[in-house]
Amino acid sequence: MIDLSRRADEIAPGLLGAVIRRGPVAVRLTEVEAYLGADDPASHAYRGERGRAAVMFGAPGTIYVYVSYGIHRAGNIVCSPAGQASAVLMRAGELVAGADIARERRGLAPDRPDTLLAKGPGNLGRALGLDLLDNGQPLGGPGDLFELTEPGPGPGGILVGPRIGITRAVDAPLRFWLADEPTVSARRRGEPWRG
DNA sequence: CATAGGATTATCT
DNA sequence: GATAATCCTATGC
Repeated sequence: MIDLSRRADEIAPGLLGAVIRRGPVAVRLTEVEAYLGADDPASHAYRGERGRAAVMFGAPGTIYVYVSYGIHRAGNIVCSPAGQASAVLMRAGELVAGADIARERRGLAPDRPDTLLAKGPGNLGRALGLDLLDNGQPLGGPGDLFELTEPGPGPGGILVGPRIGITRAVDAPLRFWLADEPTVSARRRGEPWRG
Protein backbone atom coordinates (compact mmCIF):
# COMPACT_ATOMS: atom_id res chain seq x y z
CA MET A 1 0.00 0.00 0.00
CA ILE A 2 1.16 3.47 -0.80
CA ASP A 3 2.26 5.52 2.20
CA LEU A 4 -0.12 8.46 2.39
CA SER A 5 1.04 9.83 5.73
CA ARG A 6 3.40 12.34 4.16
CA ARG A 7 2.45 15.70 2.76
CA ALA A 8 0.46 15.80 -0.47
CA ASP A 9 3.16 17.49 -2.51
CA GLU A 10 5.52 14.60 -1.73
CA ILE A 11 2.91 11.96 -2.48
CA ALA A 12 1.18 13.40 -5.53
CA PRO A 13 3.85 12.54 -8.11
CA GLY A 14 3.98 9.00 -6.77
CA LEU A 15 0.27 8.56 -7.29
CA LEU A 16 0.63 9.02 -11.02
CA GLY A 17 0.01 5.65 -12.61
CA ALA A 18 -1.83 4.37 -9.55
CA VAL A 19 -5.33 2.97 -10.07
CA ILE A 20 -8.25 4.35 -8.10
CA ARG A 21 -11.30 2.12 -8.12
CA ARG A 22 -14.83 2.96 -7.00
CA GLY A 23 -17.09 -0.05 -7.31
CA PRO A 24 -16.88 -1.44 -10.85
CA VAL A 25 -15.12 1.58 -12.34
CA ALA A 26 -11.36 2.04 -12.11
CA VAL A 27 -9.16 4.85 -13.36
CA ARG A 28 -5.39 5.01 -13.76
CA LEU A 29 -4.35 8.46 -12.62
CA THR A 30 -2.48 10.54 -15.17
CA GLU A 31 -2.91 14.02 -13.67
CA VAL A 32 -3.11 15.19 -10.04
CA GLU A 33 -2.70 18.32 -7.98
CA ALA A 34 -1.49 18.73 -4.39
CA TYR A 35 -3.31 20.93 -1.91
CA LEU A 36 -1.63 21.64 1.39
CA GLY A 37 -2.94 22.94 4.67
CA ALA A 38 -2.30 26.16 6.54
CA ASP A 39 0.49 27.19 4.18
CA ASP A 40 -1.63 26.91 1.04
CA PRO A 41 -4.13 29.75 0.45
CA ALA A 42 -5.70 27.77 -2.39
CA SER A 43 -6.51 24.83 -0.11
CA HIS A 44 -9.90 24.34 1.47
CA ALA A 45 -8.03 23.57 4.69
CA TYR A 46 -6.35 26.97 4.71
CA ARG A 47 -8.86 28.36 7.17
CA GLY A 48 -8.54 25.47 9.54
CA GLU A 49 -10.44 22.36 10.54
CA ARG A 50 -13.95 23.56 9.81
CA GLY A 51 -16.74 22.81 7.40
CA ARG A 52 -16.03 20.26 4.76
CA ALA A 53 -12.30 20.81 5.08
CA ALA A 54 -12.48 18.84 8.32
CA VAL A 55 -12.20 15.67 6.25
CA MET A 56 -8.77 16.82 5.10
CA PHE A 57 -7.61 16.69 8.71
CA GLY A 58 -8.69 13.08 9.03
CA ALA A 59 -6.76 9.87 8.52
CA PRO A 60 -4.59 9.54 5.41
CA GLY A 61 -6.33 7.47 2.76
CA THR A 62 -9.69 9.10 3.30
CA ILE A 63 -11.68 10.22 0.27
CA TYR A 64 -12.59 13.90 0.19
CA VAL A 65 -15.38 14.86 -2.20
CA TYR A 66 -16.50 18.44 -2.77
CA VAL A 67 -18.86 20.21 -5.13
CA SER A 68 -17.20 22.42 -7.70
CA TYR A 69 -19.24 25.07 -9.47
CA GLY A 70 -22.42 23.34 -8.40
CA ILE A 71 -22.16 20.62 -11.01
CA HIS A 72 -18.84 18.84 -10.59
CA ARG A 73 -17.98 16.28 -7.95
CA ALA A 74 -14.24 16.42 -7.46
CA GLY A 75 -12.37 13.69 -5.59
CA ASN A 76 -9.30 13.96 -3.39
CA ILE A 77 -7.15 11.49 -1.52
CA VAL A 78 -6.38 12.80 1.97
CA CYS A 79 -2.70 12.79 2.92
CA SER A 80 -0.61 13.72 5.97
CA PRO A 81 -1.05 12.21 9.45
CA ALA A 82 -4.40 12.74 11.15
CA GLY A 83 -4.54 16.27 12.52
CA GLN A 84 -2.60 17.70 9.60
CA ALA A 85 -4.30 18.64 6.36
CA SER A 86 -3.23 17.98 2.80
CA ALA A 87 -4.80 16.18 -0.12
CA VAL A 88 -4.23 15.12 -3.70
CA LEU A 89 -6.89 16.23 -6.17
CA MET A 90 -7.49 13.67 -8.89
CA ARG A 91 -7.65 15.66 -12.10
CA ALA A 92 -7.59 13.12 -14.91
CA GLY A 93 -7.08 9.46 -15.65
CA GLU A 94 -7.40 6.55 -18.02
CA LEU A 95 -10.31 4.12 -17.68
CA VAL A 96 -8.99 0.64 -16.94
CA ALA A 97 -12.30 -0.93 -15.83
CA GLY A 98 -15.97 -0.16 -16.25
CA ALA A 99 -15.45 2.11 -19.24
CA ASP A 100 -18.92 1.22 -20.47
CA ILE A 101 -20.44 2.37 -17.18
CA ALA A 102 -18.40 5.55 -17.23
CA ARG A 103 -19.49 6.25 -20.78
CA GLU A 104 -23.11 5.87 -19.78
CA ARG A 105 -22.66 8.18 -16.77
CA ARG A 106 -20.95 10.76 -18.92
CA GLY A 107 -23.48 10.45 -21.70
CA LEU A 108 -20.54 10.43 -24.07
CA ALA A 109 -21.40 9.97 -27.73
CA PRO A 110 -20.37 6.58 -29.15
CA ASP A 111 -17.98 8.17 -31.61
CA ARG A 112 -16.04 10.02 -28.91
CA PRO A 113 -12.81 8.40 -27.66
CA ASP A 114 -12.45 6.82 -24.22
CA THR A 115 -9.69 9.30 -23.44
CA LEU A 116 -12.36 11.93 -22.77
CA LEU A 117 -14.14 9.86 -20.11
CA ALA A 118 -12.05 11.01 -17.15
CA LYS A 119 -10.36 14.12 -18.51
CA GLY A 120 -10.69 16.93 -15.97
CA PRO A 121 -11.73 16.73 -12.30
CA GLY A 122 -15.44 17.05 -12.98
CA ASN A 123 -15.42 14.44 -15.70
CA LEU A 124 -13.32 12.06 -13.61
CA GLY A 125 -15.77 12.46 -10.76
CA ARG A 126 -18.72 11.69 -12.99
CA ALA A 127 -16.97 8.71 -14.54
CA LEU A 128 -16.26 7.21 -11.13
CA GLY A 129 -19.76 8.02 -9.94
CA LEU A 130 -18.53 10.14 -7.05
CA ASP A 131 -21.23 11.26 -4.65
CA LEU A 132 -21.18 13.56 -1.66
CA LEU A 133 -22.02 10.52 0.42
CA ASP A 134 -18.56 9.23 -0.50
CA ASN A 135 -17.01 12.11 1.41
CA GLY A 136 -15.04 10.74 4.34
CA GLN A 137 -15.03 7.16 3.08
CA PRO A 138 -11.74 5.28 3.46
CA LEU A 139 -9.67 3.64 0.78
CA GLY A 140 -10.00 -0.06 1.41
CA GLY A 141 -9.34 -3.37 -0.24
CA PRO A 142 -10.86 -5.40 -3.06
CA GLY A 143 -14.15 -5.81 -1.20
CA ASP A 144 -14.63 -2.15 -0.36
CA LEU A 145 -16.18 0.68 -2.33
CA PHE A 146 -12.86 2.43 -2.85
CA GLU A 147 -9.50 0.85 -3.55
CA LEU A 148 -6.12 2.25 -4.50
CA THR A 149 -3.51 0.02 -6.10
CA GLU A 150 0.19 0.52 -6.63
CA PRO A 151 1.30 2.47 -9.64
CA GLY A 152 2.87 0.62 -12.52
CA PRO A 153 6.10 1.74 -14.13
CA GLY A 154 5.36 4.78 -16.23
CA PRO A 155 7.04 4.81 -19.63
CA GLY A 156 6.89 8.58 -19.84
CA GLY A 157 8.27 11.10 -17.40
CA ILE A 158 6.50 13.15 -14.78
CA LEU A 159 5.93 16.81 -15.58
CA VAL A 160 5.30 19.59 -13.09
CA GLY A 161 3.60 22.95 -13.41
CA PRO A 162 1.26 25.44 -11.77
CA ARG A 163 -2.21 24.38 -10.71
CA ILE A 164 -5.30 25.07 -12.78
CA GLY A 165 -8.46 27.00 -12.09
CA ILE A 166 -7.40 28.68 -8.86
CA THR A 167 -7.01 32.34 -7.97
CA ARG A 168 -4.55 32.14 -5.08
CA ALA A 169 -1.06 30.67 -4.96
CA VAL A 170 -1.33 30.39 -8.73
CA ASP A 171 2.39 29.95 -9.24
CA ALA A 172 2.99 27.06 -6.87
CA PRO A 173 4.28 24.09 -8.89
CA LEU A 174 1.88 21.55 -7.43
CA ARG A 175 0.30 20.06 -10.55
CA PHE A 176 1.78 16.77 -11.70
CA TRP A 177 1.01 14.80 -14.83
CA LEU A 178 2.44 12.05 -17.00
CA ALA A 179 4.09 12.90 -20.29
CA ASP A 180 2.55 11.68 -23.52
CA GLU A 181 -0.79 10.75 -21.98
CA PRO A 182 -3.85 11.60 -24.10
CA THR A 183 -6.07 11.63 -21.01
CA VAL A 184 -4.33 14.59 -19.38
CA SER A 185 -6.48 17.70 -19.44
CA ALA A 186 -5.51 20.78 -21.41
CA ARG A 187 -2.43 22.68 -20.34
CA ARG A 188 -4.09 26.02 -19.90
CA ARG A 189 -2.00 28.42 -17.91
CA GLY A 190 1.71 27.85 -17.94
CA GLU A 191 3.98 25.13 -19.19
CA PRO A 192 5.90 22.40 -17.37
CA TRP A 193 9.24 23.45 -16.03
CA ARG A 194 10.55 20.31 -14.41
CA GLY A 195 10.38 16.69 -15.30
C1' DC B 1 -23.09 33.24 12.57
C1' DA B 2 -21.63 28.92 10.35
C1' DT B 3 -22.38 25.32 7.17
C1' DA B 4 -24.18 22.84 2.88
C1' DG B 5 -25.19 22.58 -1.62
C1' DG B 6 -26.42 24.25 -6.14
C1' DA B 7 -25.19 27.66 -9.69
C1' DT B 8 -22.41 31.33 -13.46
C1' DT B 9 -19.06 33.58 -15.87
C1' DA B 10 -14.16 33.98 -17.18
C1' DT B 11 -10.70 31.43 -19.45
C1' DC B 12 -9.04 28.11 -22.49
C1' DT B 13 -9.49 25.04 -26.69
C1' DG C 1 -18.14 25.04 -27.03
C1' DA C 2 -16.35 23.07 -22.69
C1' DT C 3 -14.43 23.37 -18.22
C1' DA C 4 -13.42 25.05 -13.64
C1' DA C 5 -10.22 24.24 -5.28
C1' DT C 6 -15.34 30.38 -6.69
C1' DC C 7 -19.43 32.46 -4.99
C1' DC C 8 -23.97 33.13 -3.23
C1' DT C 9 -28.10 31.85 -0.84
C1' DA C 10 -31.04 28.99 2.07
C1' DT C 11 -31.25 26.65 6.15
C1' DG C 12 -29.97 25.38 10.83
C1' DC C 13 -27.65 26.22 15.17
